[in-house]
Amino acid sequence: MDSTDDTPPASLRRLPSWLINQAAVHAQRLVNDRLATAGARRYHYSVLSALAEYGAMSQAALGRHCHLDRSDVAGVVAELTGQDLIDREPDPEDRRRNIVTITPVGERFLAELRELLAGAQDELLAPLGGEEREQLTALLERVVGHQAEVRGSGWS
Amino acid sequence: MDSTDDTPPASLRRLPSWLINQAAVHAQRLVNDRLATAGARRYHYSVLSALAEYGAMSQAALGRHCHLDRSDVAGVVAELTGQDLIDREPDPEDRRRNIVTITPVGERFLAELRELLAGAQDELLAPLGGEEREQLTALLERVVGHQAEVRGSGWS
DNA sequence: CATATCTCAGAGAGACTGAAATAG
DNA sequence: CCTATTTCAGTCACTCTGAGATAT
Repeated sequence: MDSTDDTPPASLRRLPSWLINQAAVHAQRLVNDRLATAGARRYHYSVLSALAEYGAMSQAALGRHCHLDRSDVAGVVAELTGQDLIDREPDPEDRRRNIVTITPVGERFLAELRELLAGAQDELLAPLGGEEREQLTALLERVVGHQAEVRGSGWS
Repeated sequence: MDSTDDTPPASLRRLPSWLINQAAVHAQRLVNDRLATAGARRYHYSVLSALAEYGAMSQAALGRHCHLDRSDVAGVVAELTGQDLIDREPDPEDRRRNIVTITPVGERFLAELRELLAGAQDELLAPLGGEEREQLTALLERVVGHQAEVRGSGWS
């Protein structure tokens, strides 16, 4: 009895939300495993890359750009500050805010994370060719962009 | 200052694993909100639809088909049994096993869940046309199928 | 003795909520 | 007075691990 048939029923195999979720499970495992080798998690990469790309900003702005909750940003910023990967200073022009800046060490760390992530993408998308990866990315970009628009303030 | 620009940085916006994850966040919210109106969760749908499609099977087989952990199957099966949506009986031929069967009530409940899910897919994929939805589904099916093959016993 | 199944207890990260303190 | 930001405490579903009991 080779009862190791794990074919999902068509009701799941053809259900977009199920497929997206399964893909996310695998994606997160691959990404987390690699980031863990550098002592990082996904939120850390999000925050560092937003700072590198847009420059200094408040925690609230970070949350909006990365689709992170205010309270999770506070935690990640505290962790990254403790490793000197970012700086956090009160905004002189609006003292409610913390202005967060990436440090040179943070930039180098980010470059390291980028390489780890590139490997994960490649393993995740192994069965797809270059053009198919582009297609998938473009389709998901539209889905995510639409949802962000519908609930919250719209990414273009 | 309309500081409500929440455009994600390109390092996220073009990262497949991030897009997949964001899509999953939205997908789960839409699906969970709808399933909750029927008092169900995603695992409940997975188990019921596998039983409807393949007929009675053990909990271990359910887990393999639905990509659910053995211990989560135990919990869901207990919940569904309590609502008379499934039956659970010891297997006379292998007394380690529970043979799980969907009841007529379960079948009707499943039909209800299917309609709720169809609405969620439609809302999730709103920006895509019919052919694009097919493309996305096909691409994800290959990604998920490949990952299942690589780790675990392969769905063809 | 090794393997498979079921069950429970719990860990761990991720997404999110509520409330308080502070500032505009 | 109302809104925005930061922070903390805590919730919740989901994924997964370990261990024990039972059976093959």
